[in-house]
Amino acid sequence: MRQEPGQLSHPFDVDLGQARALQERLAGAVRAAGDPRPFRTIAGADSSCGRGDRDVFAAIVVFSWPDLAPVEESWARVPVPMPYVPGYLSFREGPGLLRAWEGLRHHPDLVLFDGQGIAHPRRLGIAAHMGVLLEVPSIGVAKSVLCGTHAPVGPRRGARADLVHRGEVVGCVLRSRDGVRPLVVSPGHLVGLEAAIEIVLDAGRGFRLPEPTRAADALVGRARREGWETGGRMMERGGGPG
DNA sequence: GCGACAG
DNA sequence: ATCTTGTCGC
Repeated sequence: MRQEPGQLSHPFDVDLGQARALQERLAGAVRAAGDPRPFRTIAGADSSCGRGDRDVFAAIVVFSWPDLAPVEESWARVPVPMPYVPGYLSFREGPGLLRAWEGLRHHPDLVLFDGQGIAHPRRLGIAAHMGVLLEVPSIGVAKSVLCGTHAPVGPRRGARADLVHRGEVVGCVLRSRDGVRPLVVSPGHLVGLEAAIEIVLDAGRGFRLPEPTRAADALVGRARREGWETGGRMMERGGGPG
């Protein structure tokens, strides 16, 4: 986590003790309530890094809403800040995501992050952290639980169970498609749990993960495999011939 | 002290 | 997350 010469200083460049203190402080700024709808664009954000890799790749893909047509995508390649430590994911993935965010021509109205929102030991998972930092409504969409417990979830799409941690409902475990393993959805910044759940379900197109998340995952994977440098592009305008 | 533990 | 072949199912 030591800052390298020439590397831009950012609020993630701290040791674990400072990181924890920062989380406890920033958690107080999170507003896990409200409904951003109606909004015009929604984005998926993800990052990728192989074991032993020197760089971590991040990507953000913006879609129009509610038609989910791709609008713009941005990716970044930055040095790995620190190893993965449960509870401190944003300090590993944040720098790259911040860089990708800065590369966007137009910032989205809402972002889906791959990880927890407030369903975190200190209520500051990556979605909540980035939401506050970027001042954008955000939702955490994780593939597994970090903390908290829940009742069994029904087998059909839409079935859900509250995720409870230390007596607080911090999110929910949501079956996004029939039969698939449930997603863990929790509010990030400026979005309440109910709105978060409805948005995640509406952002799906037949797969377990929401489309923006799948697109970001696909992009970051390609960027890493092909060794792309930081960049971005606008997508084709809708309409086409006719 | 022991087990759990987003990506 | 990543490493990995085949394989079961729609």
